[in-house]
Amino acid sequence: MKLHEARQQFISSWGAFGTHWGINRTMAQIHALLLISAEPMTQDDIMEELNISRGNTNMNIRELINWGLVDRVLLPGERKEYFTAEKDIWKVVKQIVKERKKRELEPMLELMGKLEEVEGDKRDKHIKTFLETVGNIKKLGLQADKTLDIMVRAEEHWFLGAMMKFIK
Amino acid sequence: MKLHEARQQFISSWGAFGTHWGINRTMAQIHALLLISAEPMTQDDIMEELNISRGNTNMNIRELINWGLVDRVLLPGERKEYFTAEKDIWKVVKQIVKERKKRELEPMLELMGKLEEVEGDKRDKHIKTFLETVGNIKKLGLQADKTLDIMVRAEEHWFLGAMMKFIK
DNA sequence: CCTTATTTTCAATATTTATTGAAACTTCGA
DNA sequence: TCGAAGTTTCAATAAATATTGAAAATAAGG
Repeated sequence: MKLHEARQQFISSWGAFGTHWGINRTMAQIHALLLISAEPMTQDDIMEELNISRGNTNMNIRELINWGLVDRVLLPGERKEYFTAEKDIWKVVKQIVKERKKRELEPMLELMGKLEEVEGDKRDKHIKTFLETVGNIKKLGLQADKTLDIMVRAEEHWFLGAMMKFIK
Repeated sequence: MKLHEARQQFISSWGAFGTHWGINRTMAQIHALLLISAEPMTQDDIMEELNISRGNTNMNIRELINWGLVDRVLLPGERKEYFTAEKDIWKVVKQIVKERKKRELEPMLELMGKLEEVEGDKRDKHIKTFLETVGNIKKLGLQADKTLDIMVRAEEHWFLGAMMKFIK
């Protein structure tokens, strides 16, 4: 397979992959493109390579910057902005985990806390089932939250090494 | 907060949560409803409770069954089908992990394997960057695959206990 | 078999989400 | 301060996805 075709496939499948994870196709594709590009790229480079409009490119680059996955780079003597992606995949994963934990897991746990205060007789079957479900979700969620916290702080060699020892 | 309101909030937020995870709102809401219901429910019960059409209900129940999150139950003397959700959240999480691993992680790793065979001079900067990215994704992906495999097989008490000891 | 209750399918439609592109804004050098 | 180069915004539009509901298929009982 030629590099050009391989790059196309990488970008397209990373895009499809993204859509299963609540990330839009374009954002994932821009990320993919930057991941496999040796040099920083401008908005125009990205627009041309992916055949997308200026507005779309701009919005998704900004979103990637918000997620901490892409950085703005200023090249000396150049007026245009250039962009690069963090190439260390472990850092990328940690960054994504960190954001989703904050955006989704934590608000969810907060809600479970509130829902545990439902009023009524705890011996009532309906209340009981409700409280059990909510309680169990909260318990597991807290556990996950702690574990992910450690992961986000960990170095790859330490975390994966320890994990490997731990799991077998 | 009254039970009725708490249930509404649980269902609605579980639905919103689902949409961030590539699961459609209705599917997540049906799952939520069954999670907090003490008794098995029929399609009509679900339709009424969530105000959704028969077709929509049916399709999403079937999808939940495919995911292994909901079971068909036949009550003696009843012609209608009833449905229940697995209430053990640890099992639910394991089931979801198992499915997504199979549907997404494994095909992705297979693709990375193919893309590693790109032809060309490995000293070329573009080839080099491409191969490094693909190689690193594959490495980390394989690691994740193994770890999730263990998790899917583990019992909650064992897994979480070990994890807690490991992380602190 | 035939009737009726129940489940499934799927084309039409509605809703949500993503994309475009032109206009507004910002920045910087002359 | 002005003009050109570059960036951002956002209303309009396109594309993707979810939902409906009625018709077709299936199953169960007599």
